[in-house]
Amino acid sequence: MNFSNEITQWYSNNKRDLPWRNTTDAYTIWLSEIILQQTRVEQGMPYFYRFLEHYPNVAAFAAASEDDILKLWQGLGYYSRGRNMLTTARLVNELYKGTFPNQYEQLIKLKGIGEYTAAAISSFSANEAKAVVDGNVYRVLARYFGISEPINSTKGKKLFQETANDILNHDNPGLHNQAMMELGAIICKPKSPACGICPVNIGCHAFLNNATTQLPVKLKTVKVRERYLNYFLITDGEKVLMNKRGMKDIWANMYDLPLIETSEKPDPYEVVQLSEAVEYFGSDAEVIEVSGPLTHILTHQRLKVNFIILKSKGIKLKQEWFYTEVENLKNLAMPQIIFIFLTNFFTFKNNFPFSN
DNA sequence: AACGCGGGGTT
DNA sequence: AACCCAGCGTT
Repeated sequence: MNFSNEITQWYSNNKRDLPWRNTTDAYTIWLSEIILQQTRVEQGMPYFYRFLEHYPNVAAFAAASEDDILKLWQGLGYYSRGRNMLTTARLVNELYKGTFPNQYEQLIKLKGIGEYTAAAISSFSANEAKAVVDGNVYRVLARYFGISEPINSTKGKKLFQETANDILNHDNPGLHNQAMMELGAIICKPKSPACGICPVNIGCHAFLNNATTQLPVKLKTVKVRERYLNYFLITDGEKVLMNKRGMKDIWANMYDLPLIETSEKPDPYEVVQLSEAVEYFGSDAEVIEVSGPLTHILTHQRLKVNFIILKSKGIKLKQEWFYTEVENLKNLAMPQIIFIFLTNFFTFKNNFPFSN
C-alpha cells in the first residue's frame, strides 16, 4: 500500500460526519471553506448552518447587504472574509448566472479564494487534481517527510505545495485531500500526536526519529501591539449614540461606540478633558460611571478597553456618528466586546456591567 | 517579503 | 503566555 491508499482507507473508516462533506455543490463547499479559514470546525459549524439557511444559493447571497452579511458573521472574526464573499457572490451571479464555478482556474480569480480554497473547492466539488495545503497538511508533510524548511517562508510554501502535488492521488484527489486534512486534525495534532494509531507511522520521519515536537518549523511571528480604547456610552431617551467604523484598522465597516484612543494607559476621567473629547462632548460633559479597563485579545493586538457613561447637553455629532433605537442594536454588526457590553448594559440597566 | 486581520480553544 | 485553527489581501 502506498501513502495515499493508507490514509484514504483510514479516512473512510474514521472520518467525522461533517455537513459540508455530504454535498458536491460548489456554492455550499465555498461557504464552508471560507468560514473555516483560520477557524476551528466546531466554531464555524453554527455559522455554516446559519448562512446556508439565510442564503441557500449564490443568488440569495448576492442579494444581501454588507450590513446583513457582517451581522451574520459577527463573532467569527476576520470579517473581510464576509465582505469578500459578498463581492464574489455578486460577481458569480452576474458572470456565471448564479452557478458557482468548480474549476480551479476560475476559482482562483475570485476575491477571498486563494490557492488552498481553490484547490479545496475544485477537488471536493469536481474531483479536480489539485492538492490542498492547509495548516494540517503542512504538519503532516513536515513530519512524515522530515521537512525542516519553515512552513511560512516563501521557499517553504513552494516546497510543501510541490510535495503535496507529488503525493496527490490522481484517481481520487478529493478523497485524498480530505484524508490529508483529517489525519492532521485527528491524529497528527500539533501537541501530543496520536502516533501509536497513525496509519502511516511506519515511514514517518518524525515518528521514527522521535522528532514530532520539532516539526513543523515556523518562523517567529510579529509581536503584539498594545492599544487603549476609551468608548463612550451616550444615550438620548431610548436612543444610543453609535459609530460606524471605516475601512482601515480592525473591524472594518462594523459598528461600535464613539471612541477616543489614547497612546498610554489613561485615567478615564481625564480622557474627557482631552481637547478631542471637549470638541465633541463639550466642556460640561459629565462622567456618570466607568468600567474597565477590560482586556480584549486579538492575534496582533492587546486592547485595553474602558467604557465611560457620559452625560452632556451639547453633543456635536461627527460624520460617522448616529443615534439609533436600542431596539435596532440587534441589527448592527459589532465587535464582540462592544456587543457583549451593550447586551449586558441594556439587559441589566440598573446594574452597570463589568464594574470593578 | 512582511504585515494586517478576530475570536476562541488548548497546552 | 504561546500556539493553533480547512488563509487571504495589501503593501
